[in-house]
Amino acid sequence: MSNSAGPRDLVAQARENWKEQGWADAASGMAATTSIMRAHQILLARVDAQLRPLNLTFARYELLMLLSFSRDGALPMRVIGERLQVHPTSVTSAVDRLERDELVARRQHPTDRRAVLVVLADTGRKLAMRATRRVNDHVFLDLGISRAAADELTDLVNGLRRSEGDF
Amino acid sequence: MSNSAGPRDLVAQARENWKEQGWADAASGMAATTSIMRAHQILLARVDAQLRPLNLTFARYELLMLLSFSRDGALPMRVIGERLQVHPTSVTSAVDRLERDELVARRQHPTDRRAVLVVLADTGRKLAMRATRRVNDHVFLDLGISRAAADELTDLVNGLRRSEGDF
DNA sequence: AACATATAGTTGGATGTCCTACTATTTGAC
DNA sequence: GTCAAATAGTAGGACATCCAACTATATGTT
Repeated sequence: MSNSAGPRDLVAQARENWKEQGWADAASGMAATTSIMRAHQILLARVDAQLRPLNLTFARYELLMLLSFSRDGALPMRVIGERLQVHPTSVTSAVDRLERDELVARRQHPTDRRAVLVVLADTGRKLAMRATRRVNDHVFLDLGISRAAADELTDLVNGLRRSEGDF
Repeated sequence: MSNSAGPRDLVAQARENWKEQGWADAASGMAATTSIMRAHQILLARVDAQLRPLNLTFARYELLMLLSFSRDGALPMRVIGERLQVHPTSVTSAVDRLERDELVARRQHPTDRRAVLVVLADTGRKLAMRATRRVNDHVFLDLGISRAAADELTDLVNGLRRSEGDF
């Protein structure tokens, strides 16, 4: 029963279904999880739309920014994976494509012959700056919620990250 | 500099970098976006870990649940895409795999010969129930934040979804 | 020194998501 | 009624993510 003035809201709809099935205890967690999935989809689409003209994706943009903020504009693959919290193979994949576009280069690690240093190229640094301007101006500057709300969101996610051992 | 007592928190670190570069205006949006990305990764991993033994993923689980809550246990592809808010080709892909595992079946639409009805099989309905128990018990029941915090999170995301025209 | 164990990356495979065509069918305007 | 335009799905391709397995190199224990 929920189609009178019918919530067009899928999350609210799911929450009602959960309650009706006797899973009310899990409803908040389900709703929050579903909401995060949707939020992810929305924000990723907005960012990627800004990066597409530059032949970048959010994953590769993040990697470029990580390098550009690093002391030497270079980091080992392993460190990149740690910082971005992605699987080593995801780093391999992203670096492959960045290297293909000559935005970064793989170099030998000075002391550990197993390791690979990823070095930011000038073109990569410049592109990262251009990308940042686009993303800042067209996405981050106004998410469609107040800045206070955005900060609250970040705070709430911090709780989740804490439970995952992020810090 | 920011490596004294050094925030191990990547999001906080990024926010500092943003401020140092004179992008303070965009810092909240950047932090919230990055937080959502991480939250998505964490929750998806938790859910998928519970679903993997059942040979399911969150995407396919959602589709099964959508069908199981539908009046006839059957919906056209188009409606599925609308409800789950994913691209038509994503629906094709998910239904392909569910059909491969005989959890759903494709049927002709009674009146529109372009359309395809996806029908939930008994095995699919049973598996969805088992999956729900696992996900409820091991993920949704306790996200690692309070139930109030989860609800706040859902509320804040509602603001974002509103700005995207979700309702 | 020598060998077992751990670490760094890559390769190959499965999935999911989106985009761009392309086919089949239905709708709507004239 | 006819034909253009819209709609429903699918195929093929690019990317991202993870997992499992494998190679190469480093470490540490005896």
